[in-house]
Amino acid sequence: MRDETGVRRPGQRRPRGSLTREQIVNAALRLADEEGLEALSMPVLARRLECGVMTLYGYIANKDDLLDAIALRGLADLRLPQPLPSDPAALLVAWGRALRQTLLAHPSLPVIFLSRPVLGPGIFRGVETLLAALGRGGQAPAAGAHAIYAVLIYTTGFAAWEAPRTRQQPESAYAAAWRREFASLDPSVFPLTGSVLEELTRVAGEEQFELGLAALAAGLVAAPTP
Amino acid sequence: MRDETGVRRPGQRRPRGSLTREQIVNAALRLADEEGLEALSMPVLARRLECGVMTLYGYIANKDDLLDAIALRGLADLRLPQPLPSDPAALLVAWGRALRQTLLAHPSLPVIFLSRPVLGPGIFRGVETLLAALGRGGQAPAAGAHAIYAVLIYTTGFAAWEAPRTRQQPESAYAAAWRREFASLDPSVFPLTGSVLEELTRVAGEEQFELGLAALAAGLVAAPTP
DNA sequence: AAAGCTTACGGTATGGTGTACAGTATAATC
DNA sequence: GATTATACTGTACACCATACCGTAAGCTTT
Repeated sequence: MRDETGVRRPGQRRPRGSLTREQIVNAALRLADEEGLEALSMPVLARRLECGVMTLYGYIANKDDLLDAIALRGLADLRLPQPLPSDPAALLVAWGRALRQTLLAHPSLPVIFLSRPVLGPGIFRGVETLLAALGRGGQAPAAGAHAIYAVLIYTTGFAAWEAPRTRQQPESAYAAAWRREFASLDPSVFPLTGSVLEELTRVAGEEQFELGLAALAAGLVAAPTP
Repeated sequence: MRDETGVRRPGQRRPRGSLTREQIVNAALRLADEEGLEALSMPVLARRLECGVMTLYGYIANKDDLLDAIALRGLADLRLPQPLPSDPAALLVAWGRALRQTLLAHPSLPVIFLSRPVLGPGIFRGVETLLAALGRGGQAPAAGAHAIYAVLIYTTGFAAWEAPRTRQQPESAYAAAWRREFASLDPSVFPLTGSVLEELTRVAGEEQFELGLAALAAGLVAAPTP
């Protein structure tokens, strides 16, 4: 299967049936997590799995299908907190937190979620559970649906901002960019910005997330849908 | 410059100096708006501008540079409402609305903003103006910075969800996906989801945006930064 | 054990992409 | 008119997604 250099030799075949769609999706997600979404290509993935490129197409329809599968697979790691808080606002906050954790664990997920509609049975189960819990807390289903969406969008957007572009980078890409760009400007023209530069670079972090999430959840529960 | 079929003939050169970086960026933004971000490629862009592909590289460093320039160019269309509301919450809402309008006018912008750090003098000017206005309304600069970021993230995330994937599609890609996926499931297992399916498909719209935005702005103004 | 069959595996080819490099023609200067 | 600088661009290369088709592995049938 491998020669002494560690790369697969052409002519050496994988045994039949030794590959599954699940393996492929897992490897693709791991590759995207480790090397970034732009590094996920069919040739690289095939090399990791020690198979020919076209073998992959026996299990996935095309790259779009693979991206959808990655998104659903990543979301499968999401666990709703148990027991679910009965207070609707607390429930929304708990769900947002759990979602953010999952998205940060797979840094390429947010941008996938924000650039294509990702739906599957798992998503429906999650929505149904949340709607039921919100209903027990007194929320009408329609208001619950809107609240779920708002928290979903806020959290996914936040995670996209937070996820570092390159691996092994302690601070977010935005933090570095703020510092770099501001250094090239005349500070006296932007006194206020300069005075909060530290806040701006630290902005994609837990406290900032919690702040907005709490505000959003409280406001959503207070205002019923028209 | 063109032959009778409308395509540029090789050998026919553009006059010197008849191309500017601004033209290129504008054409690229228009191309992305009309055909989608995935259709924006250097060869296609060159064909639109009736120049050779490599000519573009005299004005832009690489495709990343072009994407950054597109993002900044698109944001330049953003106009803060005049006069600025003095109430901080109202100001945040007004700004979020203006930002959403600009993002929807250029459907490829949200995903660019969410996948790379985009900063430039225009951004700094906007932040400085907002911080000053929030300060006049009684907000501390640090709290203002956090509030600006929260609204920015919520609005950009929302716009990304809203922007249709394909042109000439009246309803969002998510709306169609919700309907399609739900049709393939057993409705009795998801009674609540089924009862709010209409809300879920209509969720990426103006009322939903306003709802979350108002909740967020109110919560942000009420809770000062720790 | 041999033969035959199904089909998973994967090599090759095609048309796309981003961009380095080198050539060429044009406008300005001498 | 000759020279020169440089804006424009053709070619080349590495890489990508994927259609098509050959090949062989493992099963079934004898």
